[in-house]
Amino acid sequence: MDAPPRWLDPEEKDAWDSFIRMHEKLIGRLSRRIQADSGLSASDYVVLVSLTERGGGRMRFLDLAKLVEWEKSRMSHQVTRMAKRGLVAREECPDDGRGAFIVATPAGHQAIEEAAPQHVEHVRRLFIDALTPSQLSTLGRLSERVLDHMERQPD
Amino acid sequence: MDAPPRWLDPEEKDAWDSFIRMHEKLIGRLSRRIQADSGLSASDYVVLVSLTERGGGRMRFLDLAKLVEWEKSRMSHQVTRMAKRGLVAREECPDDGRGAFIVATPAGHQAIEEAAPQHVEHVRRLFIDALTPSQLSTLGRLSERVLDHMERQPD
DNA sequence: GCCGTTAAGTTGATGCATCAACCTGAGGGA
DNA sequence: TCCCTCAGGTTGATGCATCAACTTAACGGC
Repeated sequence: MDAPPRWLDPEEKDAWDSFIRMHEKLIGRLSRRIQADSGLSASDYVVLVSLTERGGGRMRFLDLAKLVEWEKSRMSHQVTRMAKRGLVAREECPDDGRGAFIVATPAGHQAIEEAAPQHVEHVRRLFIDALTPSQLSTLGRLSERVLDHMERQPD
Repeated sequence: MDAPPRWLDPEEKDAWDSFIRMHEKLIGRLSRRIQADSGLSASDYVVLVSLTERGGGRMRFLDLAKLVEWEKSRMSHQVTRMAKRGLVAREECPDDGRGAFIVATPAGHQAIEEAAPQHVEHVRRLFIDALTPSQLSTLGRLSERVLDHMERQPD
């Protein structure tokens, strides 16, 4: 125990740093844009997209949470805030007394329909357009690879 | 105006989704580890590393903020919290009455010296080890490319 | 039918991120 | 010297993320 730490060598460190910096900058800019353009936070956006695209506007609470890979507590708080702003509503579930449906309200549908095209445009402009199709697919494959690797790692 | 949105085609969408999912998962796991291992938040870690590695443990407030590319307000809040926990201290600046130095306390030095090797180990285990050296350097280059592209884009 | 266990979801506390407004001291004319 | 502007930094409000503790209803065994 207490083996000497295997520090990153310069190439590794450069790659790691660029990767982190890039992602942070990209996400920062995208979420500020989406907020400024549409008044939705990045989290609002994720919830509304999932709800409308994959659930037709109505989904069981935990299904939604699993779909976006959030903890239930995070989703619960998020839904509370969104409900307060009229973007979604909670509905009782007839066949499970504990359960809840989350439903996108008309205002929610409208918000996401307005926000989505703009968001996609920014993703394209800031990210997709930076790379050739082949570079993009390489990046996608490398990401998959890291994902797979993480699945096999403890915690 | 209102040109039809250029939605992402399936390859683009897959690449984008993998990329986002990967990063989110990676960062989530790393920051939970660092927190559990050392009691430092990811932000604490960034501040302490920058302060000790690049400033010898003492740096002007705004230099620090610029170094890590944070807004001054974010840094100010962060420093306040860290000062409360004894990791850093504020010191007056003799030649600029408005200015402040941020200094890592002994506890701050110790905390980062303990946390850094573990953190690097996790970065290695979860990320670096997932890729061959050549894949890693490809990922680094693609990240640089996206970064450069973003620099040239408005906001 | 009762009971322990597990599933579904909420709640409160705390720390982090962002925005806008603010305060104070430095530097530079007129 | 006075005033204007700007740089350096703080503060308060609000929303988001995470953890732990809690409530309530469903399910399975007996």
